[in-house]
Amino acid sequence: MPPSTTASDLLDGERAEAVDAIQRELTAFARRARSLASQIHPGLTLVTFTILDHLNERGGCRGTDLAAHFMLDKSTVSRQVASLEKLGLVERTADPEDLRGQIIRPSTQGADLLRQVLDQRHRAYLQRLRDWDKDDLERFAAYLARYNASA
Amino acid sequence: MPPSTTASDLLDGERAEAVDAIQRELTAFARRARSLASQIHPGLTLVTFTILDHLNERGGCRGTDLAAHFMLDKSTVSRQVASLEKLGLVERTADPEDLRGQIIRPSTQGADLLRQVLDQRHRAYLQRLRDWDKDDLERFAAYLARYNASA
DNA sequence: TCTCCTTAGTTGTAAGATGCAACAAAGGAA
DNA sequence: TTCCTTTGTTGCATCTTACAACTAAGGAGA
Repeated sequence: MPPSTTASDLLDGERAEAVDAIQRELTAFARRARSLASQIHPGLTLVTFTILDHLNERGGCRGTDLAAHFMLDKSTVSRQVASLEKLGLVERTADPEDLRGQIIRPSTQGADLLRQVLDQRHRAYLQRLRDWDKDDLERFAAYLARYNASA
Repeated sequence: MPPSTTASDLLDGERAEAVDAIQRELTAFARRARSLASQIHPGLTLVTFTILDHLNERGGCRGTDLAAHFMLDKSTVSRQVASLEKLGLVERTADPEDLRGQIIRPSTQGADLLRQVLDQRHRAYLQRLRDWDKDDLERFAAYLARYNASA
């Protein structure tokens, strides 16, 4: 009975072992990222930080857009945005093109805080990767990009 | 003013670009993993699945051990384990060496369910990586292991 | 042995996140 | 104008979690 894939796919133990190792390492990474997610910044939860980051990247958007992007109920977004507004981290302005909606943007303070958190995170990456030489960094980045593209 | 690190650390734009790319791709991976975490299995949340997996790997342990490992309050663990028990996925037996404690283990049904979920996840990895050749898989695994070791 | 402290686990209570349903306000089409 | 859709808020219920108080059991020392 001929295999439906090449012999090297099914029979190469080293290949299967490498896939296992990748799965194991990515699982460990995801687990660590999850456990660190709660310590982003005092006053910011994972959700509010992620919303603030998305608002910053998009240059402001409406609550409905946030709900769609994060697959959250609009009521949840409404309350989280209200919380961010209460903290002075976002500002709302009526959408001039549709008075039902509101454009939500990071405030100056919110943008500053976000920049601070992102800088801190970036410095952590630079620190972790400080011993890697350029070629390894580029190859690792290329592998990650290839992996993400297939997922 | 001489730099405190080598010139290639600070001045190599390609190197900085590669670190940025790694950070970007790992962030994207963590975000996707987080959003997929809620759809593990009907009836299993991320927390209960993770507990079941840990019980399986450890071959059973006490609630206090779970609380310490996941940095959760013992009351939270108590309720989650009660929930798993109600679903018939774990069993509790008194610890013969310390009658205060209980050894929690996956039930036959719990072990089957866990195996099913892990198999499904493993097949997904095999599928995603089916076009990679052996050398790339091994190098990627090595890079991930090196990265995780430094984090 | 008795007393006191520690440890394992459960339960009461409160806070926060979330989804669904109901609602108001505004847009848009017939 | 009338009816349906879209955007957002609020009431309500549920789930997760932490803290505190409690029970039961182990262990050390007088």
